[in-house]
Amino acid sequence: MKVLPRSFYARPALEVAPDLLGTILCRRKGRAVTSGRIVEVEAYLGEADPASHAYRGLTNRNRAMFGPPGHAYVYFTYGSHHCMNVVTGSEGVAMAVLIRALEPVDGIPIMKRRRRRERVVDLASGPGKLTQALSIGAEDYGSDLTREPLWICQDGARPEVVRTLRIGISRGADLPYRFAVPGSPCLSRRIRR
DNA sequence: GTAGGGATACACT
DNA sequence: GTGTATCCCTACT
Repeated sequence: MKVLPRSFYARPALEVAPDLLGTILCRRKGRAVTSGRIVEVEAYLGEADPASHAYRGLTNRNRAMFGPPGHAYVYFTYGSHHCMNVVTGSEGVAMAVLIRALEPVDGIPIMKRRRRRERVVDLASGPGKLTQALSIGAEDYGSDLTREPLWICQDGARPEVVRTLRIGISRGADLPYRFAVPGSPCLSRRIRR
C-alpha cells in the first residue's frame, strides 16, 4: 500500500477523478482506523464550472479549493451532512474532486456503529454517508491527504471505469464529470446510460 | 415522493 | 444589521 504523492493531485480534476477510483481513503481517529475503496467521484472544474462552489470566486468557505493540491475541501450542507472533496490542479486554481461513494474495507464494525446501520452497502454509499462512516468533519477542513489522520493510498487495483452525468445539482448537471466503478454494489445511484 | 436541517451568499435596509 | 433562496443529501413513507 503506497500513499498517493502530492504529484498525483497536481493535475486537472478530470484526469485525477478517474484515477482515484480503486484507491483507498483511510482515516485514523485515535486508535480506530477505518477505510474504504473509492468507487464513485465527481470532478468540479472551479471558477469556470457553474456547479462548483468556486464559481463565484474565492470566499471564506471555499478557500481550501484555491490552496495547494492534495488537501481536503470539506463542507457542510442540507443542515446535516458533510461532504469531502480532494483539491487538485495547482495553487490558485480551484479544481476539486468530490468523493461520492466507498466500498468499506477496514473498521467495518466501527462504521456500523457510527452509521447505525447493519448492511455494509448502507455504510458509505453516498457523499454524506461516507463522511459519517469515517468520521470526517469540519476539523478536517484543509487537511493534508498525504499523511495521517486522513490519507489516500493505492494497492495497485485498476477497476473498470465508466463516465456519466453528475448528480444532485441543478446548474451544470448535464456535464459528464461523474466517474464510477460499474460493478460496485456501493454506488450512491444506479448508473444511467 | 417528500420532510428535515443549518450554513452560506447575497440582496437589501 | 435582517431577509431569504439555495444547497455537490439522507432517511423515511
